[in-house]
Amino acid sequence: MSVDTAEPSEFSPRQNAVLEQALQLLVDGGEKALTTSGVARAANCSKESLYKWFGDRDGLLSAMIAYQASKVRTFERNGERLTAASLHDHVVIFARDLLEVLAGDVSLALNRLAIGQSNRDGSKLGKLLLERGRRQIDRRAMALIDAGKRAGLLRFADADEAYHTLYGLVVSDLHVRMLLGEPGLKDTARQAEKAVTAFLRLYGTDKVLAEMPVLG
Amino acid sequence: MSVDTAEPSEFSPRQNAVLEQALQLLVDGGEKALTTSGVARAANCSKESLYKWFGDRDGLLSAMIAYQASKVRTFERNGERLTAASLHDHVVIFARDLLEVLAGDVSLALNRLAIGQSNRDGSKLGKLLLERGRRQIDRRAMALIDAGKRAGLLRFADADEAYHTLYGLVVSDLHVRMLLGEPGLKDTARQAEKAVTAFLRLYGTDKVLAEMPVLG
DNA sequence: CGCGAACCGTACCGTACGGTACGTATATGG
DNA sequence: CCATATACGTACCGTACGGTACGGTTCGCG
Repeated sequence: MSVDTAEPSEFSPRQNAVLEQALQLLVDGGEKALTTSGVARAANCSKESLYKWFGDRDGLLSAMIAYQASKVRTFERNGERLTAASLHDHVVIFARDLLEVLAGDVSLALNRLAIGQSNRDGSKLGKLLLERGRRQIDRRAMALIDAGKRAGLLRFADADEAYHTLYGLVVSDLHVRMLLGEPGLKDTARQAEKAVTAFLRLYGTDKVLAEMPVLG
Repeated sequence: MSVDTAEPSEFSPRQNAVLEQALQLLVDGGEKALTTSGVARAANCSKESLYKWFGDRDGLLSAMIAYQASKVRTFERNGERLTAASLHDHVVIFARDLLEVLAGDVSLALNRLAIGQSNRDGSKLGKLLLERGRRQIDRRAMALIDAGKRAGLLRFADADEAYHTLYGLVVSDLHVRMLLGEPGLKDTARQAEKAVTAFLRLYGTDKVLAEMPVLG
């Protein structure tokens, strides 16, 4: 189980403000622009404070990831009675949110940063990003999928596998393409709709399939 | 003197050997290890030659991508009469090959490199990687999908969309996870099989569906 | 043989980064 | 009013990188 779960105000307000400036700097200029001097200048703090608070540069990067993850909160919609139509809508909303998160400036910048550091020996940034950043959205999706199954609308043996399929259908290679800097990938709405249709065709029970168009 | 489109023996054998050493260096130590001095030392050449051949560091990186792409050759299997079983097998082989390529040391290292440089202004590396590295595998997949349609085994309106779906089903988030350095993602065979089953369930005609197990 | 081109090895330069040290200012508490 | 802690700004240090210059060596060719 996760030992690192305690995340109530991991940093002081002042430190959060500094991390915010650091993120802004990273988004604007990439990793090359994220120098300790630059962060100190942008945040009006001293380098000495940076090293006192975060240890070293890697500590600063980890803190940035933790801080950004702490800002993301996904609200669980519970207790609602699911129908075929509402399940479809909820999954579409999830798909759109997922693509929107992945396409966000800060998300892309942090993923690029972690990927760039990932062949460095034991950088832990990638692990941190996956654990902190993905946990929320994974939980939300799994809850939705489980609810669909309990409502007799979805049918699968392995929920993880079903979620993996949904993720692949929704994201495909869009994430990597965005990470590589390919422009003009903002038509996410249609992509999400198509993906959800395919997902429901694969995992929906007759109750769901009956309400879907016969052919794509 | 060649503009960057003509790719018959883009570099001399000596230059190819240097690029090979540079790739090895990148795979072993990441971008940080890929210094001009390091490449010169590993390849037993002079820095002056590096700058004469490739212009500057970015030119060297671009040349590495072009060189690696020139090594990948996908042989097209043509003229074969497709059946439901052989289509399934061919798609499975494609899926496995795709995952194997994406999981390759050099592929991961180059993708990490290009992604790390992609928020730098106009780095072109990402574009280059997508155009050079993906074109071959895209063509192979599209040919296979088209052949399946012509044989009355697949049914779709938009071949690009069908391919995108296949790609997403096969790769899901595996590529990004590998790029982030997550270990133990080598169980590609089962993943490929499941993905192809889902793909054929979505796009297969009755001829194909008749030969598939009733439920997953 | 002689000549020029290509190339290797090394030394060199300017710059910029990560990290440390120091002097000063502000605030809090007795 | 003083003492202590915290933090700001700046200056500083060692290192390492990208890029250039130069002398020596090999190789192809007339």
